[in-house]
This record gives sequence, structure tokens and C-alpha cells, in this order.
Amino acid sequence: MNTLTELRSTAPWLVHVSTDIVVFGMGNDGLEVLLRRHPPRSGSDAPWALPGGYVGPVEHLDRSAEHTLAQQTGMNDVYLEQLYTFGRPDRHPASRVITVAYYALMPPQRVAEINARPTPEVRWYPIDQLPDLYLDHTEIVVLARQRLQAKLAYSTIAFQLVPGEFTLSELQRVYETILCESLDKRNFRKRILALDCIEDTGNKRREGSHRPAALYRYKSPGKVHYIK
Amino acid sequence: MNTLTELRSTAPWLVHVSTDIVVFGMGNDGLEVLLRRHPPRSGSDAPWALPGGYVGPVEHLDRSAEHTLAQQTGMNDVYLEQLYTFGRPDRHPASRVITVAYYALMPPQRVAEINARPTPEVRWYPIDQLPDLYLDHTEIVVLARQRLQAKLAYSTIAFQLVPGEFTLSELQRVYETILCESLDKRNFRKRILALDCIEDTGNKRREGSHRPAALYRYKSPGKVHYIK
DNA sequence: GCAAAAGTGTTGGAGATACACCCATGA
DNA sequence: TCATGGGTGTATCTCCAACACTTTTGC
Repeated sequence: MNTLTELRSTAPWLVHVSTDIVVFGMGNDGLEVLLRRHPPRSGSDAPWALPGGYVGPVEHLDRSAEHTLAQQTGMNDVYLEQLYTFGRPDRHPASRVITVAYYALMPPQRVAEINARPTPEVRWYPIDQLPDLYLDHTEIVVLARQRLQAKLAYSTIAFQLVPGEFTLSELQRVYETILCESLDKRNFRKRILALDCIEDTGNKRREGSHRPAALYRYKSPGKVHYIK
Repeated sequence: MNTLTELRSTAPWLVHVSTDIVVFGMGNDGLEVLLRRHPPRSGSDAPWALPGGYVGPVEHLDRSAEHTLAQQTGMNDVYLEQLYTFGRPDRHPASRVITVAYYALMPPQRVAEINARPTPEVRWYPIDQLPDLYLDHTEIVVLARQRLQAKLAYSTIAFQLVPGEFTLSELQRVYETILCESLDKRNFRKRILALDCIEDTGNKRREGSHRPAALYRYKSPGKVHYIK
């Protein structure tokens, strides 16, 4: 038994634990991720990072992620799910920091809200044009994106990226954007309606010089169901 | 901004981090989980717990889980995957301990090895007859079982629970045990062979008074592939 | 020869895919 | 009237599920 092993089993070592959140939203040109300037520096001197912060002394991990999001982006009640825990011993230069990564999904009105009151410290980036990120945050984004893609196939997660009332074309765009492939309109509509988890609101959305689109509502807002 | 939030964002609080591992193996009567007596007490005075321990100061999380397993069960090179991180602030009575849970899969010869040299501190339990477990370890087992079940459907994870040379009936029993349902023999064989990830070794296993079974080998031992 | 598990094909149905035209609107 | 996206149905194919009998061995 070597010294390291000995240490591990006998001494409950103390480490810092943070949560970092990959916030996804649908922008005009595709999937976007919310980034912030990482303190203590600020402005163009600070690296871009995922929203995140240290876990408080009596705070549940999930709450930590929620609070962090609320604090740094002003948003609460978003869909949030634990992703993976990153613990390379040298991932943080100064001290041992283990981070529990989450991902969050924001509907377009929230994306717009953040865009509406822009700050130099927080902004959306298209996922394929991310700047260099703090520490291993790029790795975290990559994993989150994979997870999102996978979940699309066997859950109703996509409804978290769409407004309360949405058109089927809008929803289809979410699928196409995340899967990076175009889908057949008729088959898509059949498949979604067969899930029996949305209903026609009777309302129409009129925009542009073409036929107005029927607006649907997701039957269980905030909840994600597993399919098949 | 309340005091708690303030604390979280400004003071990098120190916490203990442990890894706990749900080790699955195929026993004679179904799926089993490896448990140990939790120190500092021992013998029948100590609660049953998952194998686990504190993460060392410069230890990668994955390594911590590996080392812990090697130390407490004598096994290394088993299939190991991160499951979920549990962080209820009151999950540990004495101090704040966040645990990164893993699950591991051991082939039958290893299950037998452990059974062969029994200790009062470590033993296998059928998953449906677990004793009361330390802290929230029961919750961890439940989640691990769900994950295993789900992965069976879209990966080649089951091959980690079978010896290097195995019969198709043996493999089928793994699927049936984990899914809790019986499968059609012909359809099962067709499906597995269609994966094109096993090959006939040419060997046969003779046991009992019936036709010997062909032995197969998994083409990429130790690796798990995703299907479809 | 009998008990016990190994091994083997075919058919029908459900669900996915491919595909093209008309509709309602604003300009 | 034209450009734009909204909306609809059918034929085919692929994959999965259901199903029963023969083979090889030990006793």
C-alpha cells in the first residue's frame, strides 16, 4: 500500500466543489450557449467561462446550480439536469476543485430577455463559434451537447427549448439544429403528434406573407417524459 | 442576495469528496451487488455499505474509484463508469460529504474469486435482498440498476458480465436477469449475432446431460459500444 | 430411450421512410 | 399574382415479435 493510497483511505481530504452549467438556447442561427466573463478579472481581460460557482456549506448540489444560474443570469425555473462530475486533479491551477457539471435549457423568450439587456459580462455564443474557454469548460460543453443530442431521441426534452405556444415548424427546427440533419416535415409531424403530448391551442401565429401556423401547447410543461 | 448566496459565491467552501461504487455481478440466483462493512466499526456491528472511500489530494476521480475497488475487493481492470453525484447537505451526519457514485461490472470468475475467499467484511448480496445500507447507498444502488437496465438496450455493456468465452444462453440469462423478463431464444440469438461483435471460438462447453454449447468471444473485450 | 438444454427459419404486423402537391397569407 | 412557409396521405420497406421442432449429449 503506497503513501497515496494510505492518505486517501485514512485522511478525508478537503477539496473545493463547484457547479458549472451549460445553458442551451435556440438563437436565430442555431444552438447557443450562455457564457460569462470569469472573475476575478473582468471585461476583455477575463476568460469566457460557463456560469458556475462554489457549492455552499449546506447547499444541495442542484440548488447550487439553480442559485448560480439565478445570480449570474437572472433566470430561475429553467430545466436543469446533472451532467457529469469532472475531477482531474490538475484541472484548476491554484487548488483542487472538483466540478459537478449541469446543463440547462432555456426557451427563446428567455434567450431574448438576456439579449435585450446586454452586459459585457454575459452573452450567448453560437455553439460552433465558442471562444477559448476557462479550464476544461470546452470539454464540458462537448459532453453536454452529446447528451442533449442523445436525449432528443428518447425523451420529450426538446419542448424545453420552445415557447409555451409553439408551431410544429419551430419545434422541427429545434430537432434539426441539435441533430444537425434535416427532417421530413410530414414524418416529423406524424411522429410528434403520435407522442400524444401536445395539443392544438386553437391559436394561430401570423408572421410573414404566408399561411398562419397553428400553435400547440406541451401538455406537461417543465416535465420531461421518456419515450418507448 | 441572502447570506447563504453570499457565502457560496465568495467563499470557496471546503468539503469532503468520496467515491462509492456499485459493483454488479451475476450470481447463481441473479444479479448481485458487492457490499462491505463500513468502518470504523466492523463485524456485525458495522452497517453494510458500498465499497468507497475519500478522494485523495491529487487523485483523479476515476482513479479514486479504481483504487478503492482494488483495495477493498482486490479487483482491478473491471469495467467502471461514473453514475451520478450525490450531494444532499445532510446526507452524512458528521460533515459535508459529497459522493461521486460509480458502477462497476465484474465477470463471473471474479464473483467466484471473491466468494472463494470469504471475509466477514465483504460479500455479495442478491440485489433484491439487500440489507439496510449506510446513508443513501440504497438510493445509489437503485439508480445504478436503472442505468444498467437502460444501457442494455443501446450498448454492448452486457458482455462485461460474462466470461471471456461464453455461451449464448449464458448471455441471454444476463439480459433476462437485468431486464426482469424472459426473452425468445431465437430472436435473442439473431439480434446478438446481428451486432457482429462476437465470434465463435470453435470451442464447446460440455455440462450436464445435454448437447454442448458453442462458446463465443466478444471481439473488443473491455470496450463498450453503442448500438444504432 | 429419455431428460435436458442447444440450435435453427418463416411469417405477419407495426412503425419508419420516401415522396409531391395544395393552402392561406402579405406584399 | 406571386413568393413564402403551412399543411396533408399513401405506398413501400425494414425491423421486430411470435412461434415449434430437431439435435446432441449424459445417464
